[in-house]
Amino acid sequence: MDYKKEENLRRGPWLEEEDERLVKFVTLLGERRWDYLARVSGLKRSGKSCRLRWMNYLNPSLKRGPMSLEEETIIFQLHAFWGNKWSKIARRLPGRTDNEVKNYYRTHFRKKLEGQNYDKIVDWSRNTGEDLLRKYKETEITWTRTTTQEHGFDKTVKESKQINMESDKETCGGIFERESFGVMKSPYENRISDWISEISTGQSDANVREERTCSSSENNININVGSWWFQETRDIEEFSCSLWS
DNA sequence: AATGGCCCCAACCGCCGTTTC
DNA sequence: AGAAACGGCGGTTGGGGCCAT
Repeated sequence: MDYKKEENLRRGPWLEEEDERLVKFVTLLGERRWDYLARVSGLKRSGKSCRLRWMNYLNPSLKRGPMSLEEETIIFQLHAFWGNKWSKIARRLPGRTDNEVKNYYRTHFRKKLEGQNYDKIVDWSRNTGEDLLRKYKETEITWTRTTTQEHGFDKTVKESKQINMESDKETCGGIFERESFGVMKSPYENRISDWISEISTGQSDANVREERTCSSSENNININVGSWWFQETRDIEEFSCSLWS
């Protein structure tokens, strides 16, 4: 959609009422057809704006709070491998968006990089992130299909299972274990969660069917970890290879 | 208390690849 | 097959908040 042609569209910060309405319609219609969703919802926003607001702020799978040391290390290392592939990097960080990663890098790393070496920014000898990555290298990821509850209805997912080659202990999750992250929610975010819970109770069967279809897609593997989930792609093999070669 | 500078991040923009019709 | 619509991505911007002076 051409923003310049849509003179009557609202711009700038989202109002609470707009967020509430967007959450309702995304829950009802799903995360697709954003222009259509923007029209039928009555929001005077572009589809793109709606998508961005949902993806970067309202999506309940997003994690809030400061970046952990592990996340910081991952961002830094993957940026060294891939450059400004923010969405690709963000997919390695459950609950983080490309925008968030991009902003974080710009404010925390780029400035520091001026006149400094990489090893001065991240103390590799003491950094637990490196240990984490080494541990990850030593693991083998297998996939299992499970059914869990998502927003009050069944959701079939493929769940990652890491098998540590040394200890032979299994841990579930994506790249990290759940305990690696602290989830913080503001009162406003709690309200959004409440809206979603309320709406989901009356979710239509059609939407449930569609949700299941998406989850079982060959190329999109939804990984459910506790109360949140994220999308992983098949290039995890590529990730593993390039990271450790 | 006022103000100027800086930081952070939500939101916008434009481009491009993919999907749909 | 081709045009239009849609969705994703990376770069950029603007405004609010914080802090030093």
